Amino acid sequence: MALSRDQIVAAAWGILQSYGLGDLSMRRLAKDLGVQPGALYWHVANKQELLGVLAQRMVAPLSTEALDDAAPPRDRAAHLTREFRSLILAVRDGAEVVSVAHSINPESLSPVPELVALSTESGSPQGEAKYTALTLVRFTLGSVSTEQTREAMGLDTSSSEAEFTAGLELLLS
Amino acid sequence: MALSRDQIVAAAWGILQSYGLGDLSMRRLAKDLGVQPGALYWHVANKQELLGVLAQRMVAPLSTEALDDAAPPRDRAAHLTREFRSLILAVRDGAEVVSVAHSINPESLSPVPELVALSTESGSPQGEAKYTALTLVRFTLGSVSTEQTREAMGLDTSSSEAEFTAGLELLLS
DNA sequence: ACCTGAACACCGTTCAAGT
DNA sequence: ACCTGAACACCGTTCAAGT
Repeated sequence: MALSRDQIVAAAWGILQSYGLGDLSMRRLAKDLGVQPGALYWHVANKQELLGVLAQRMVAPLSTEALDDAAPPRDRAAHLTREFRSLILAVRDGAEVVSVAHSINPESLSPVPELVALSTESGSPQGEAKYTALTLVRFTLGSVSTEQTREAMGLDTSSSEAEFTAGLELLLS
Repeated sequence: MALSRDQIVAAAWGILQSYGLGDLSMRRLAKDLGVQPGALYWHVANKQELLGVLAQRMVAPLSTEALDDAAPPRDRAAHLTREFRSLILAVRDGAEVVSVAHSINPESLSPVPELVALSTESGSPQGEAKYTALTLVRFTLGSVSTEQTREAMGLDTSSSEAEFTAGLELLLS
């Protein structure tokens, strides 16, 4: 049967998970799918578009996350940010991939809209809520980027979680 | 005369400044210096080492920055972080280059040690000072990364400065 | 000591031509 | 409509051999 966009995305996801961004080339992807490299470009505009889809897939679980909870908004914001960290941390080079997607679409990529809603709910004025959300996301991306870079180099990452927790506390106090 | 390490670093710096990380290849570097690509590897272990040197050069002005000032520590920390942002913002893809260097050496790359000193001076306990410094640096790297990614794509960056200032305020309040 | 020549094992993307 | 074949213009790194 014919190659499909979904098939390409699934194969790309698999390579990213198992081998990282360095191994996710269009040529490697084509080889895994048993087609010529050029065939991919019938279904996908370019590599960047493909990475954008992978980024969206990574944060997808967040949009349905605990938005109708009973806990205080501050705690729900903390929880959502922790969940965001977990999701990108679970994928090799996840921070790098999501970072580009966030840069292209800062306001609409999860968990920014959800965090804006929570900050507004807890009494922040319009503008401040947006800034708080962006700061939380950019700090988290910076933290995970460091952690995954160190992981890939075989360096110690035992203090990463404590550093993240401290930063989160600082930002939500 | 013979090729030198300094000559290589200077040429690499020039390419990074003018054309960005995408154009900074070992082959392009060799062509600009009028040598074969392999010649570079007599003076430099690999590309990563070279990028590390460039990162250090970017933040070098910070180590002598306003450490004996009369202003309150909080203001000096804010000023130092702003200066850090300016330095990496001034170099194409500066955030990406410095991010790796920070990940390899989080505690010793400027402005982390200076920020730790300032936080301690203003009354923070040992551990907290380190966390504050790391959070400031990682947020800044995340912010500039977004800004430079958008710049490279021709997207609007007019809100970047306000977003950075708001985050800084949030972290140092 | 320092560099060339040449290779190895790769990249992303395009596009005429085939089916 | 969808894919192949083949090319274009590149990568980082190694290493025998030359000077």
